[in-house]
Amino acid sequence: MRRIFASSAPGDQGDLLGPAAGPEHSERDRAAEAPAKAEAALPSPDRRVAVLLPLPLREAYDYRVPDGMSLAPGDYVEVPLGPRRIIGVVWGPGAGTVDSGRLKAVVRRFDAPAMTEVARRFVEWVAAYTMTPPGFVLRMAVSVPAALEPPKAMLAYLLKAGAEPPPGFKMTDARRRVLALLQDTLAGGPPRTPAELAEEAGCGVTVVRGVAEAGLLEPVMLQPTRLGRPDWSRPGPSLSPDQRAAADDLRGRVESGRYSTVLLDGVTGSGKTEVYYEAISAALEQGRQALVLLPEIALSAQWLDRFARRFGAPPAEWHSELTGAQRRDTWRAVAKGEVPVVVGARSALFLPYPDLGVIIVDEEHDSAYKQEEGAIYHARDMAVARAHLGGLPIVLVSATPSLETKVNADSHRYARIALPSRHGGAVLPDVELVDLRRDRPPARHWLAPSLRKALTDTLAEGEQAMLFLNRRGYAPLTLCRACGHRMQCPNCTAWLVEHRLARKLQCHHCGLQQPLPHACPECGEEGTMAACGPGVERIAEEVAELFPEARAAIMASDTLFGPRAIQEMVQSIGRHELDIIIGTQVMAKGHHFPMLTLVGVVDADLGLNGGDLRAAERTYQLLHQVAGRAGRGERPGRVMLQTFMPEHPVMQALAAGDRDGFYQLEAEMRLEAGMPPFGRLAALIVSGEDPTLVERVAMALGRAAPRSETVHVLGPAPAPLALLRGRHRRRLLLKAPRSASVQPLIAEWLERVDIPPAIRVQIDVDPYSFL
DNA sequence: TAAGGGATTCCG
DNA sequence: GGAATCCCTTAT
Repeated sequence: MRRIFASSAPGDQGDLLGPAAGPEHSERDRAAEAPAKAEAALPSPDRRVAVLLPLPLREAYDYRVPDGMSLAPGDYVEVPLGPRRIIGVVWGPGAGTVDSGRLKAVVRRFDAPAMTEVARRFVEWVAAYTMTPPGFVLRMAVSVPAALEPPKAMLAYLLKAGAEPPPGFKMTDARRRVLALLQDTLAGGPPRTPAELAEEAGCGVTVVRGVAEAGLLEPVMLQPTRLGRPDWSRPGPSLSPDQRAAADDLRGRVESGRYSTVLLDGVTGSGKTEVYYEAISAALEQGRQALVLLPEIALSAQWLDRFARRFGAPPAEWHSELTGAQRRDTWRAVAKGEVPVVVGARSALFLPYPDLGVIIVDEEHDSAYKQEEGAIYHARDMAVARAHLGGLPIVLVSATPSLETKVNADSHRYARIALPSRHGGAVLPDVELVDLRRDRPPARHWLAPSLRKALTDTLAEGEQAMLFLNRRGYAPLTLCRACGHRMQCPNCTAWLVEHRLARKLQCHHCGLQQPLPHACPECGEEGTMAACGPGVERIAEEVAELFPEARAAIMASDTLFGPRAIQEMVQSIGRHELDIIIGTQVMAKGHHFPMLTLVGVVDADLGLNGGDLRAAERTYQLLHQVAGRAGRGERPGRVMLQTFMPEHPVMQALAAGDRDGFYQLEAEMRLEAGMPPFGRLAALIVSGEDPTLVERVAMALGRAAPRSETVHVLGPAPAPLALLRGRHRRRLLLKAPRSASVQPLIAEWLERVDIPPAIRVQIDVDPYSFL
């Protein structure tokens, strides 16, 4: 029933970063450092250990250690739980709260490097900070149980010396080729796997099998090995004086082997990546590992190629697209210390690094770092905590830092390294505002005359243009012209989005799909359903109408499947096989197109509505990044933002190129309102299928809320998506001073309210999005 | 009265 | 998280 596990609440996000307030550790944790001795002292029948299981349990469970087994904290073990067996991690000496008679014995210890103490403390720290059960956090760290089993040896073949084909063996061409390929193995050449042989010989694996069954080959079992290690002695590219100074600073931090957080602050094209490569290189020279976090979507082939060019070998990747086998191999290789560099999405934080030497968080402002489901955490903040626990430097990289990070850098809690200019002399694009109130597109069209003219000019110059609209599909809303009925998702508070190419209406929140209705489901009139507003598909339609000769394509997450498709599209743009690209956020990230000189933002106001705390900040960051796509080559770029509010500070700052002015204004407004990063927020999301029960529990929480001079609770209010995947949601928002520790407050608060099992209360410490 | 199934409990 | 059990409903 209780969902609270905040045994040791850490300091607040800002303060954990200073040396003063590291995360606290429980007594048990400290005891865990030397449990082997403690256990040895215990009489043999009572040898027990606490094993943390990757389940949302309240605490670690005790198990008996069988005779002859020796266990230390961090060991991965298999234990019985009820009727099944699961994998857990030895967390310390047994707590002794359960009778010896009820204890079950540990089944076995896995022959894998133990989870390090830092990793265990990190699990506890994240659990306490986010108020999730430690086991739930552990689940992220043991996400690949199969990796603990010893790797399967691979079958490979050598040529068997002196073997004669048996009677009846037909020596076909394919068989001859296989045997010829293996000739070198008689002289010490490497054994080849069936798949490799088939590939090289241009035949099927059945041919190889046939030759092997004839007794002509000598089977050997190969242990899979890692190939390619970065050659960090290879010199990097020549750096500008600014870059050199920045790189030397980072190198010094890595070599010091102490915790520090640095903001690496520089505009698009200033060469930030080359600079942080030097930090990676320094960690590798010390024989330690490096972790680079990227927003999932930015983990592109382009990034990986660039890394491989610099270091001579690709890094290990960690993201949601990996197959089970890749996941298993990577996890295992990381645990064994065979992987010097990991590049991954937020979950890469929980890989079993034996000795991490530096963490880089690229695009640190990106909201994709906020995990919104399961354990709710912000990977950037957790990465800082990880660096602090492990005593290593962390580099936060951005052209448009989050306000949190900016303020921390301004107050010298973080160090700052600024890279002022565009490396290689490329010029920043010129940003113009298109006032849609005056410069109006024709009815049912979305490109203003001035933008149309710019497109025409760009195409005439033989250059490329990009139109950005962060909205997938054809139209965000479909309504009936006869009765006004709007097509809404039955499970979510959201309109159904028309996808004309797929001939479907889709809910972007729960994935519901239905065919486009011919008649209005409300009034039954036929042919009255009308598309309202634009999505990228509709902009593509307008482009086709205006420039029938131009080669145009849509680039959105649902039109490109997987990194490969994105890579192909990116290459195709690079080869100038396209003139106009119409894209959503997927194309805003990191790609570099030398011939792209015009960027048109169809609806710059899109993110500003909805009363989100970070709406202005996020819009600024996104549009800044989009603008950075223009003119990165020799040619100057031009950016046009279509807006109904050109006077808005975000638009003014973008047009004037006044980044710091925008941050200052935004910071003043937050300070005034006591909002993050100057105050702290935590959200309780109450959800359930029964709206009246949800409301009742939310009201009860509201009545029991902690209130004081400095702590306020707002709500309950309908959560921004009041209905999501069939669950009704209400939200309470706790607002406290920056110095307050909100976890104990929330823990006590929830103790006072009885929460029925049909209701879920999610805690979001430092909520990011309000949607 | 047994079979279903939804909620609840417990796992060491 | 998931299996087992508890308890209520309903069909026979």
